[in-house]
Amino acid sequence: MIQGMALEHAILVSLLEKPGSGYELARRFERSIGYFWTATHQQIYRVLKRMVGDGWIDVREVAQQGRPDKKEYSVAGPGREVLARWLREPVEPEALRHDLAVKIRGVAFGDPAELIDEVERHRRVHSERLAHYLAGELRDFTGPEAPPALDTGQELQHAVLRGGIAYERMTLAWLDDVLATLHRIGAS
Amino acid sequence: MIQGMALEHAILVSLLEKPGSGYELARRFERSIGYFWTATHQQIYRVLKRMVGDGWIDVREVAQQGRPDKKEYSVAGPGREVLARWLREPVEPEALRHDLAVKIRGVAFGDPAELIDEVERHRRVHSERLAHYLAGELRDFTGPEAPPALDTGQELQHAVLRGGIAYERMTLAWLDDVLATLHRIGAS
DNA sequence: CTTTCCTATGAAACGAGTTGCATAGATGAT
DNA sequence: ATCATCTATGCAACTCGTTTCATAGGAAAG
Repeated sequence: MIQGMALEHAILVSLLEKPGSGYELARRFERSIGYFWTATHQQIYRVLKRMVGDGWIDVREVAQQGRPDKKEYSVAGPGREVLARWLREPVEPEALRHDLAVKIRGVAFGDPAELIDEVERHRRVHSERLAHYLAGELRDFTGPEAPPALDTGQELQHAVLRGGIAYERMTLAWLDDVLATLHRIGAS
Repeated sequence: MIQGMALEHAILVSLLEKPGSGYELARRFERSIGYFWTATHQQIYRVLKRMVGDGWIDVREVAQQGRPDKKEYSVAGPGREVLARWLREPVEPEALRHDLAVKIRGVAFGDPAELIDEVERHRRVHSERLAHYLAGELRDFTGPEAPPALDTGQELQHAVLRGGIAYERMTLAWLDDVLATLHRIGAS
């Protein structure tokens, strides 16, 4: 097989960058890592349990003050090996999954005007994502608060973030193109 | 719920554009529709069966010469209604799923040089997809063989295709950016 | 003290997608 | 005849992801 189980690998990368609890991982998946991979806490807890069972990661109970105890996970030797092996294997180039594209084609059998609100809603979401990414870039990589010299991990994180920024800009331009097309059709 | 079951809707759109068999649908999902939604024949046959059971589509046996008989599916009244209702509902803005992005971040714990081949492989795949999309655009929309005036459905299909083209161009530029970053790191 | 919110964890059921296997009609090549 | 290939359909098992529900500690506000 050429791929599969990327969530495990994303968790391994995240725990190597910094050990943490399932709750903290879920938070990280809402931010940086989640730009390219989403996961709910239910999924994360389930996978963490399996990874501990397989010896990929270690757990340790951590008492906290002012909040409930947590379980902190960190990568064990076998986990490092699994990740290293996966990094050497090819992965399938990603495929797009656009509900909106299906809708756009389908609206030929409905009312084009009705789709305009929906496209504009998507435009707002992508606009917010872009602003969020740009703020993160300024904070972590290009702003005055950012470290003057980046290490390897930071360089790569920045490259990934630039991908997210390019994706959102491209998507915004395309949605504008779609809106112009819908208006042209509606006006005719 | 805000989404779910987009395959059914993609099939309804495709069958409205032109009735066809499960086999033909699988072929279409390798081309135009599949640019934004993939599906295997197993999945398609399973869903078609359910949709017939729910009265969304009709079947009719068609004898062919030179090849096995086929079942031709076409959209029934209830199917049209289901699609019309879905078109009026909001769908969740898509989320990215990039194994490669996970790998890029992970390679900070491995060998950056090893990732270069993989990124170049992805670059070739996206380059081929772009060429394929551009050929389709020329054939169906902008070339001398294309219809001089486009109807609503064709205008929208073209807008969706332009999205695919923009996505591939953006991805190629990003992969070049990643390669440059990997070389810079490897050289230091 | 009750409610609300945030932290923190997890089970169970369901739905969607993937992979492997199997069958069969028809054409064309060796 | 046999093999390879393309058309055409489908089942079964499995994995992955989503949704719903449930529990519980602690903080802050009323």
